[in-house]
Amino acid sequence: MKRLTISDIAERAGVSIGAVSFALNGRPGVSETTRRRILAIAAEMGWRPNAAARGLSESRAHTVGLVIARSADTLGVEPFFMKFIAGMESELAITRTALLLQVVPDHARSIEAINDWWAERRVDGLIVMDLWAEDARLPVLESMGIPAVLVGRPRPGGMPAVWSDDAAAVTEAVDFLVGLGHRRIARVAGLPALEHTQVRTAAFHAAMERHGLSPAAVVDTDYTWAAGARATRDLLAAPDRPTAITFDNDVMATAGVSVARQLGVGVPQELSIVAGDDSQLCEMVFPTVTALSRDVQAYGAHTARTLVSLLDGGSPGSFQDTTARLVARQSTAAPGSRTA
Amino acid sequence: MKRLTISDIAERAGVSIGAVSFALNGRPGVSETTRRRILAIAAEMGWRPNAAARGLSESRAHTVGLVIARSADTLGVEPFFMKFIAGMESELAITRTALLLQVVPDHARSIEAINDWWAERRVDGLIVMDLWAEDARLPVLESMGIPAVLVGRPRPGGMPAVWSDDAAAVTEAVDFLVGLGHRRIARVAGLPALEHTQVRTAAFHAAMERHGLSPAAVVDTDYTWAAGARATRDLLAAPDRPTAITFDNDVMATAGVSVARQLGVGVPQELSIVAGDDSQLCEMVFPTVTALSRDVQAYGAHTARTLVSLLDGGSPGSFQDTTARLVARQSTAAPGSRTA
DNA sequence: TCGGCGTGCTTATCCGATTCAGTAGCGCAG
DNA sequence: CTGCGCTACTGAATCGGATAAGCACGCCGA
Repeated sequence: MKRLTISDIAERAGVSIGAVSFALNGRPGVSETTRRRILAIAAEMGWRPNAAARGLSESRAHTVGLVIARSADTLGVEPFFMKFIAGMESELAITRTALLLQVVPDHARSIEAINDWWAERRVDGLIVMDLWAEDARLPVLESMGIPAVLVGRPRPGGMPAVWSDDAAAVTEAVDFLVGLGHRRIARVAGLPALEHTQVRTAAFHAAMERHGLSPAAVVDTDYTWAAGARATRDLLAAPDRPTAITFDNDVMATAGVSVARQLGVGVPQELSIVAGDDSQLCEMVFPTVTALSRDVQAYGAHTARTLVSLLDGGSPGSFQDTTARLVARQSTAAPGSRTA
Repeated sequence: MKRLTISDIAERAGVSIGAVSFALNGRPGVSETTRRRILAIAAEMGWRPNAAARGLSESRAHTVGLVIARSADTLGVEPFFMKFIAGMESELAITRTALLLQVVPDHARSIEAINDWWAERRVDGLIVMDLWAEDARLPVLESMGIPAVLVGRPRPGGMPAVWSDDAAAVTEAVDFLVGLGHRRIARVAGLPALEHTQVRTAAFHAAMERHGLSPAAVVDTDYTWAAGARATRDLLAAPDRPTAITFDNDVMATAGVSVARQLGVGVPQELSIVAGDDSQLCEMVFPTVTALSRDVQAYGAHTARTLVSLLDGGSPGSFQDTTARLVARQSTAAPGSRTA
């Protein structure tokens, strides 16, 4: 139970605590032989620096924060977050940086959490996800000078961002569907306040226009299964119903599959479905769902690496992650086709 | 950027830092008027205690840790964890305790993480999930004297546990199916090393025996969708195939639904399906899945509360959470029935 | 009038690391 | 043999709080 401190090691090695600190942190001031002796003793005794003491004298918490602003219900079924977190941690482990997590229902609460963490110096920096087009968190971060990495498009203001080309991915999906022969294509979008929803919607319109088509519909939702189901029902009830629908996440796309089947609309014979996120969920339904797929763990890892480099005093530019690629599965086919 | 410290407040209030500390921590040593003046100044300046300094002098990190030992892939689709975490945080927020999270692939790595956190005094205590029958983490926790709360059955040794009666829940599911007229019932279990898998399997056998039945089969899996699908395929291919299957989580149950449909086996007409966990997933497939449901967020909150009380010097007993209740949906019916 | 006792505050020490200003010892040039 | 410079180390201040010990003051009863 007695805590092992640097002075225990100093005593065992017969030197001062200053010497021990030099040795352990690899800085000049001790001879190579003494350094090795000290390191050996520290390792043997299983010494590890007390994070609080270290943080106090270095003015660094060696911890970063992630605030997720979503309701616990929708979070639960979104496979994205856990993968992203796991990816971040694989990178943070290298620099022995811990991850503080908070799940809150809205942005107001997330600003509170950020304020608390920063005021108490619990974190050195933050990862900001789910960026809104007008995001109330950014002015706060900027005015308080909090180092942060944005998960999303780079913005004026200099905060580094890690992003992938949503527009290109959406375009690929549209091109794919048009290539199959679809002309009436609808889009079931995510939260309209989110920046990447707006980017994707704009790209969707542009891609359709390039093919000389106009969208069958664009529906805003809140990413939930219920919203995806409802949107699908509405779209299929329309007089000139679409032959293909793209959904902004995997949860809603599977909802679409489920609703279509309940209504007796054949997937993919009468309706093709594409999901904007990929996860096991897309392979869990029948027919399996064609999706825009990318390596979410790597995405998380890149984000963490960018933040670490920012905290180390670097000025990392924004990092463009790989663009999602379309993985064709069973839910897409030529309109009116007989093959699954 | 300049940090606001307790001495800034002392200066503004014209008292010593000791007085400020007394006032802020609500302990005797200052008059009520001075206390109020100091509190007002602190609030006005937006002062918050530096977590490192506080942790150093109190020898408490005001942080608890949660190590999840699962692969990122399976974690992603398990809605359970995020809900549990959200529930924990609602409780931790009250005592201003932060949550440190680590996702690792196996127990060996999780012991490493625990060692690191404890040696560096980053956490005051831990939540331990996914208990194995023989769990390598427990002797480590015990020998190092790390305060911990187990999520699972209480064990000899005195660590408080928060649990719910898995045996009763499984029994309810079996009774329900037998009540519908099923006699050939199979069980697709989770990881066999997990304690609650063993408890449930034992309860399953006992409940079947009580009805004078013997299980059609008990299959061990790793909780993944693929394992659930494979188990279902195997069970349906058997000569005397079951008329009902209980699955240990929602992911596998939905896999079962999907496989049955692909094989042309009607659910629930020819096969009834019950999920051992409930989540939106169960309502996302068609037919919707009958499940053993409980309030996972409350479960997380109770766990956090127990840990906080333990850290405050209390000796909380183990807490038995509410037993999961069976929520009947479309995936269950009398064997050979024609109604959905 | 003095001792005794709270009350209300200050001062000093501690937590466990980092870090900087010294300093002892030694080799070597002048 | 003096002094300079270098290496290898020591001692002490510092980070920002918590807290125990100390002290001045006023009030009370004897």
